[in-house]
Amino acid sequence: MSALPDTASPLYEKVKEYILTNIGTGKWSKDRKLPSENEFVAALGVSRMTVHRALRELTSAGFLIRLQGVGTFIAPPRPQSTLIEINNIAAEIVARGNRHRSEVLVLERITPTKELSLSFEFARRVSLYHSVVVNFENDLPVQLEERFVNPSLIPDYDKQDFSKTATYDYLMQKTPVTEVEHIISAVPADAETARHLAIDIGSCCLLLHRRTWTGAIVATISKLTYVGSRYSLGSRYSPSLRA
Amino acid sequence: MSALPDTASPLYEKVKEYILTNIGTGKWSKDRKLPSENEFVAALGVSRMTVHRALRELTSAGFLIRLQGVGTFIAPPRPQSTLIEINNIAAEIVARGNRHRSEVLVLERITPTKELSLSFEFARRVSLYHSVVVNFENDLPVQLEERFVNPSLIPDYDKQDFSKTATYDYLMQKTPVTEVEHIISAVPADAETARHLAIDIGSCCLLLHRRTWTGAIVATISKLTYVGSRYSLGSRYSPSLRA
DNA sequence: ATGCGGGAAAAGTATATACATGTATGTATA
DNA sequence: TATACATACATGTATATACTTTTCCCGCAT
Repeated sequence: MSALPDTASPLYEKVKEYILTNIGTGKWSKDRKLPSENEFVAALGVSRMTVHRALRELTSAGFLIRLQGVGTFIAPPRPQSTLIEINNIAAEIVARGNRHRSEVLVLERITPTKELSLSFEFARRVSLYHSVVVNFENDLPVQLEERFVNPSLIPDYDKQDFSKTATYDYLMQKTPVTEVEHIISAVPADAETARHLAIDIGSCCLLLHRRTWTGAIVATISKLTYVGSRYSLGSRYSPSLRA
Repeated sequence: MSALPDTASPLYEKVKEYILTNIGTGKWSKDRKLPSENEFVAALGVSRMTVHRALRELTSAGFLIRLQGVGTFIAPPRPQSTLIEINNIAAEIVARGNRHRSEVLVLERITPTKELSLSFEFARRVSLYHSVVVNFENDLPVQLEERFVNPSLIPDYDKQDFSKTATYDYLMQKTPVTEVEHIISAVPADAETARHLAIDIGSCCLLLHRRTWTGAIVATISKLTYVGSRYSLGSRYSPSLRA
């Protein structure tokens, strides 16, 4: 008798589906209040806790907004942002069925410049790991990757053979990333970059700056330069998948 | 007496914090089983439902993996991807405290080329809306935005005054986006682009291709060209915020 | 040794109940 | 009229309990 779908899923999932359907068909107008938890209980014949769970999950998925003491409302269409995904370049190349190879140009411990030390949010000048690696797709250089690493978080960074393990894989494995900052821009290649990537000086490159944090500590700062004519960043994703 | 933090947050949040802390400090080795729900109940003095909620939320946030009948495990470090956010350019410019202005160059209904029709996954050739807009930051052109819009989803696209309402805002408001595809690359400016953006032919530009879907239907296809020297895409975000 | 069966253990779901907390509203009082 | 208080109602949290579903493992019989 209840209006719930009769799929073979848990009750709270049916309630979620029921609510989403009624939002989608416009049965509940976008600016008025949804039924209260107790009204759902009466209408659907399930317990309040089950309704509550359904509503809570739809809220955390961004479909609803709930105000304690007031009621439940339909969330405004979508956040004004969309996302693109940045993948591990080695994995991407292999996924395309091509050969990946990398060449380590530099792997050393350095004393940072004042500016770099600032980017790491260091009070004192602490020494850092510094690596420069070129990534090849079918023996064609596609990316130059310069990275500075906080040795307090990744103490044995320089012990790795990065021509075998991808630096990205290694870092992701060693320390959990709690925050990421990205800046993407397009720049002409300077002399050194052009030499490493075997392109003309001034050709368009995609420049990706990345900082990662572990807790409150800056873990890595990277500068990834992609050859514009040979590489692009791509992704496809569903905004509402964050259930 | 319990080992839970004494912050002023709900119990299940304290349990989550407690678990995350113990994962972070390596108290629980990465490949062994975490305590069972009942063991948590005994150790922390809270009910099983509370423990269950904490564990469930940490699981949906990607920190844990749970197997019915087996146990709870620490999830492998992170998915091999990080995200960058692409915001509405008008909002971004205003957020920086600068003036935003846009100029509509083209707003028409066209019959698409065969290739474009294919990108829309159309069987027959259906006419499309086509718009070209230049966005200015403090009277300096920073982005050229060419867009094709499916009229079956947004029938009155051409009735808008896009020098007032941002196209992106308008689209987001009209139709829910269920899927997005992005491709970012770096290209030299061609003659026409250079003219519209007031830059030299061949200067570096950031090129962003975007397709959006509403359900199974392609809603929009956009080509956004940013002046490399004047604009970059940036974001900062917490991978674990998807709770 | 192999395979089968049953029990123990683990997570998953559902409910009833109680209390906590925040919000709006109406009524009585100054 | 305006303020204060009481009340009703909404969501939020916490617990006890019961049952389900899945997996693992051990012991027994073949």
